[in-house]
Amino acid sequence: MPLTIYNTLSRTKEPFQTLTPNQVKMYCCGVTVYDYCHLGHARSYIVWDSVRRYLQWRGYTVEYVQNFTDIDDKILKRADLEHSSMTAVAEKYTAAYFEDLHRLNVRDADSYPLATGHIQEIQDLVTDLEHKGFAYAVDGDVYFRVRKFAEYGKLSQRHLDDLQAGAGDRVEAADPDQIKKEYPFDFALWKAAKPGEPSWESPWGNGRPGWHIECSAMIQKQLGETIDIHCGGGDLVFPHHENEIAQSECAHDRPLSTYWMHNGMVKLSGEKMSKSLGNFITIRKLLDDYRDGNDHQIDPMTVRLFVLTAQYRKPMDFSDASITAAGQSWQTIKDGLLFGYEFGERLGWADLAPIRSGAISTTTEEVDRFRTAVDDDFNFAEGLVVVFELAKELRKVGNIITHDSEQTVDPNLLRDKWQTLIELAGVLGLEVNPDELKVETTGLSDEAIESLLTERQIARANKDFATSDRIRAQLTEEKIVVIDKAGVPSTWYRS
RNA sequence: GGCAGCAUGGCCAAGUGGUAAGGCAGAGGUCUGCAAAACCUCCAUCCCCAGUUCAAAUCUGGGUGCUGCCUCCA
Repeated sequence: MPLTIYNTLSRTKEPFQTLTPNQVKMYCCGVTVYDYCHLGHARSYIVWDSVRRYLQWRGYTVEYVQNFTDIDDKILKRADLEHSSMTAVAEKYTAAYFEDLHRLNVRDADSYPLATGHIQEIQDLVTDLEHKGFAYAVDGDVYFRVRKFAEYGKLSQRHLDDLQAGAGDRVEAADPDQIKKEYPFDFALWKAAKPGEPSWESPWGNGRPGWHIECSAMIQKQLGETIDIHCGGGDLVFPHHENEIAQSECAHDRPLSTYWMHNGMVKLSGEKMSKSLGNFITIRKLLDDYRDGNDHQIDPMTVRLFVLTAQYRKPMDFSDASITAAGQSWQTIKDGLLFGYEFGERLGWADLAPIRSGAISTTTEEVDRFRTAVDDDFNFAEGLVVVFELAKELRKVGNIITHDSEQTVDPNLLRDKWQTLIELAGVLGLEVNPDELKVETTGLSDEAIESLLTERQIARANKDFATSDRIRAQLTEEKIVVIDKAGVPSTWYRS
């Protein structure tokens, strides 16, 4: 079974075929840098990062490009608010983007083009469209002539007639630019400069690019006239992606992208999380300040897991309960991932370094199941089943070793399973730092602990359980786990 | 109002015609002074109605509810 991808264009899953064998050109719509990223952004970029990782794992060479929109009304507004400049605001939030997304283990794109870095390409494209009759200039603005493109609406499956009917009163709203247009749904390719705003010289006078045109220009420059996958949030289908198609396909007379992929929205209390609604949780707030149902901080990997348990196209709800559950699930996977680092030596493994793909001998069954699952339109949730199975198996053995020191599974098999787990989780960007095993030193020395345990042992012998329980509680407070065993002295370890 | 999509146990969620994966949480048991671990057992007929079929959560039709887009938006 080949890899299949749900294509928004056809609204069906299609077998994945690249333009050039084994090579994928992928473009993802990035953020407008005027504020911190929230969970919705996190979902989007975690999903596309995982798609990219998976394609690479499947043997494709992926060229992944993601833009930053660094010229826009909202940035200007923000600059005003922060008594700053457009450039400074854009740079500040671009830096914040990288900080936040790196924490979530989202890998960098191969390039991050900026709108302001492609003014010439944008103007060339607009000029081209103008020559071909798809664009017209009015008072320094340039608009795209939507009715000239017969396929307009093919991505979002809506027709201009419907739009017109649906828009109703809104279109007649007092937008001064509206009256300049030949047709209400024509959209701006280039906007005449307003006083005090950044602008560039152009054939139509001083001005700046419209929003949609930058992506068309940057894709052409960075990846070519036709790419394999264009992805982004589902809220971009209309009008943004629809307009990109119109611009690029009218200019080049060939498809902009073979596949269009869109991720579902993150909801909060049943409503889309968005800046305009004000109901968003930023990534940094979630990671730094939020406490889950168990009063724990949110591990960045928990966020990743949370996102990947949902089918990427479906809307998903963020709630205290769901992020708490994800945190507990992550603990299971984490235990599995740490297994080798913690017990490998005791099991006599020659080498603790994880072996990468190709070297796995006895566990191909798991790898096959994982691949079959994820090949179906990136069904990560289904793939996670295999990850959980492996993790739980290893955790179990780890617990047996910790508690009884008598485990009977073949160490080499365990090693293979562990490496399979590391590989498959890694495909999803779920990784653990072996340093996490280094316990923070508690206030108690080993000697102090032993002494308390002796005291407790005496109390237990005297059936003074109140005292023994108090000592257990005290040790638990210091993150010491005590295990009682029949006939032999109790053991302990730092959790 | 128009367009698109979704509806599975307490929560998340898989399943795309053959008799309900997995995770989290929970219950009972063995063991245990307590705790931990291990092991065993239990926990849904898939929004409603009608239809197609030997067989439907899965297909068709009609309802109901929810969401997104139609304005900046991942």
